[in-house]
Order: sequence, then C-alpha cells, then structure tokens
Amino acid sequence: MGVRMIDPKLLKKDPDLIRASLARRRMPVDLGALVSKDESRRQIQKEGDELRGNHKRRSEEMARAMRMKANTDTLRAELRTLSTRISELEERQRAADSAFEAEALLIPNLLLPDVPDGGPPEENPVVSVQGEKPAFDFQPKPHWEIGESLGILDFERAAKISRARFTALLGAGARLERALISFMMDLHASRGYTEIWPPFLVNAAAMRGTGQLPKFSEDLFKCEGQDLWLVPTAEVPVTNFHAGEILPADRLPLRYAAYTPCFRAEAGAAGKDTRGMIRQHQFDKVELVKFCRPEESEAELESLRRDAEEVLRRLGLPYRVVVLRSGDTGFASAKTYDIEVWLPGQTAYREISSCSTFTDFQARRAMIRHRAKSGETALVHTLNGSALAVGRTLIALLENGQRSDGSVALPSALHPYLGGLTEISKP
RNA sequence: GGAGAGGUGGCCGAGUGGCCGAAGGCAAUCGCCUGCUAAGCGAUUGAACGCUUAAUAGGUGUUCCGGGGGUUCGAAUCCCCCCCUCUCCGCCA
Repeated sequence: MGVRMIDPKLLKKDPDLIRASLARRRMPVDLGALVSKDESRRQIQKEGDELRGNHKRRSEEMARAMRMKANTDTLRAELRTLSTRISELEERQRAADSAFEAEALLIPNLLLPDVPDGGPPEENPVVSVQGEKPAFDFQPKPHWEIGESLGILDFERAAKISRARFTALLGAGARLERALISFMMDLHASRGYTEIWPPFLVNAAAMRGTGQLPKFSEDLFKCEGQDLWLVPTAEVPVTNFHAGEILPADRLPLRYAAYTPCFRAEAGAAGKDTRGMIRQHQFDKVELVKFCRPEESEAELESLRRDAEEVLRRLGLPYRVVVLRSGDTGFASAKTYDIEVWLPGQTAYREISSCSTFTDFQARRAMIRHRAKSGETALVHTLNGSALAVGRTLIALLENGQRSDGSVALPSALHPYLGGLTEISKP
C-alpha cells in the first residue's frame, strides 16, 4: 500500500532494465535485496488477503446467527483468534512495506535511451551555441568587482546579518532583480503559461513527491519542530500542486510559471564558488512546470528548453545548451538539458537553467494522473525548467554589459521594467 | 490562540454498530424514443494494491467514508489524538 518510486511492476517483470539504467548512471546499486523485499511484501499481502477474506465471511455468518438469536460463543471465539492472527500479520505487512519503500525511494528515475552515456570527467555534449560573445578592449571583471564598485552588491553586510553565501542587493541592483522577475513572468504568461504564486514552505510529503526527500534532506532547510521545509525550487510546490489528482485529459498539457525564492543548504559545495553570487543559500528563480500525457513529454521538453532560451535571447546574452550525460543526470530526471550563459568575467559558461523531463517518476510519487481516452487512469509526465535563475541572470548582465568606465549597459527588453534606467553607473 | 459547526463517490447529500463501496439526486456515457434539440425511458459510471494473464483486455481477492490509534467477533457509525474547512471572538500584515 502506498508504495511509490520506480515502477514496482517493472521491478517485478524486468529488473534488468532498471539495472541497466543504474549502471548508466554510474550507480552501483544491488537490486537483489530490493527484489526480495518486494517478493516478501507481496507474499504477506496475499496471506493477509486470504485471512481477511475468511474473517469477512465468518463475520457475515456471525451477523446472521445474531439475528436468529442462535448461540454464537464458538463462532465468536473463532473470530477472536482469527482477528488476532490478522493483526499480527498486518504488523508484519507494515514492516515489510516500509522496508521495501525505504529502499525503493532511493532508486533514481530511468534514463531516456537518447541520454548520452558517460560520467563526470567527460564534458557534456554541446547541442547548441547561441549569441555573440561581447568583445572587450579591456580586461573584463567578475561580477563581484563590478557590483561592489557600483555599490549594488553587498556581500559583507549580508554575511553579517546571515552568514556566507548570502548577498544583499542595493539600489539599481535590487531594482534590476525585481525587473528581471517581472520581465520573465510577463514573457511566460504571454506565451501560454499560467502564473502561480505558491507557498514557499512545504511539507515533507511534497518534498517526497518531487524526489528531494528522503535522499537529499541535507540539501534543504527545515523549520525547527515543524513539518515545514523551505522550497529549494518552485518545482516542489508547483508540481505537487496537483498531487493526488486525476487531471482531465482535455486540459493537458498544463503549463505553469512561478517565481519563488529558493533556499539551498549547499551541503556538498564547501569551497566551491565562494566568491560572488553564483552559489547562494537564497536566490530568486522563475520556474516553468508542465504536466502532460506520456506521449507528449519529449516534445514538451524541447519546447520547454526553447521557452527558457527565449529569455536569454531577449536579453541578448550569449549561451550554449548541453545535454547532461547519463552519469550527470539528476536523481529524478530522465533527461536534462542545461543552458549555460557566457560569463566573460570568468571566461566560462555557467549553468543558468536546467530543463528536465521526469517522465512518470514524480507523477508516481505524487500520484498525479489523468484519465486516458480509453477511460482508465494513467500517470502523467512532469517537466520543469528554470527560466531563469534570476541571480545568475543579473550576474550575466553585469559581466556582459560592463564598460571600461565601470558602468553597465542594460538590454532594451528590460527598460520598460526599470523606470527609465538604461544603465548602471557609479553614483 | 479561544468558542462552536463540519469533513462521505466527479458534485450535492443520506446513513448512530453487521444485510454499506455506501440510499437518493445531479452530472457524464451508451442505448431507446421523438423532424432536430429539449423532455422522457432503460442501462452503465470511484480508486489503490495483490493474484491470474502476453496484456495497463477479462476474471478474482483485499483495502479505502479527512489522517492515525483504540473499543468490539464486527466501525462510515462509539472513544482518543492530529490535520483541514467554515462561523464568531481575539491577535496581526
């Protein structure tokens, strides 16, 4: 009951398919233990079903006997014994179910066949390079130098009131962050996405639904003493928005755009990206989330990626798209494109969006279904992608728009959102 | 936070211990009927898991009346805890 993760039917029928996917992910997991836990769990359920059926039939006899005022002492005693055996068995069943589930929830999603094989030392294949890298007749600076000298980024005071990996934005910087959120949301809303402003704290069931829990709790912030967690991405509240629902097929695909702040503990990132605003405990992000029929999801991933790219195109930022190799693809994802923006201050492409299809993995965990034409219920596919990470977009604008005098030119697409501001210069 | 009311199928709503997966109505689907439509008549229509099966076809079993515990041979119905919704009061942006 309530066992949700990888498809238990697939585990029973074709565990080798799951093994092959795990091997592609470079995850040596022994499925044998899981398979035998599944078997014992099903065996116990079978026994329990038989016992309960027996008890049910004898109870009906009991009811009849009571009506006829017959003597029921023997029957009553028999039923009491049966009842005890059932409770014992149900105790075992609970244990077997949770043993199975605890392990099953740690199995990552199956990869799509076209995900390129390979692991971390290898580069992820570049599938597209777009935009002109700006040419500078001076040495371009990293965003933290630009931002501090313009007085729009303050790392020290942010660390004073919080700790490292927090940044305060000031003046034109704060204005730019706010403008970017509005610009992105307006763009997506005009292109068929429904705006949604979700809660920023969610419960553990929601975190489990999208796959953050139980495996990645150390990456999350939790409210002490409460079943409330700070969202690491809008994916969590928005995907779980339809948890437990059977969506009408004629309304699919559902497309949502949501802005949220994102909170990440960055537990494994000690020493990485310690300068500047690249890796923060808190950042803003606009996220696109889709729910669709299984047969539509691959096409929806492509259009999702295009919708994310559109933001960069309109901002005039150079970028490239990579497809993540099997060993790099996230736990819940079946296939992921990363969009990487060009940062001249660091002479590197850095991730600014990640667009993934989760096939039915999240839908199974969160029980999000639709009614197929044939009439029966079937899991939907879920997808999501950043469009975009706002803080990193701001960084990219600073580094790509910088001029030799230390000022920064802002793209015309943002001008309507900036109240007349077209550049940021020293006060 | 305090007081009260309530949470039953897609929706409304009956049901205070067994004959209840659950009356009745609405909605929907199929059929009949009617120039068309409406009305009318008839039938069908919840989900999960297991077993069976090539099958997510069919068959079959178990479970599910907000969630969890308890009483009882037996719980939608009785008891306890929790969650949620509504109304009033308090507080607050």
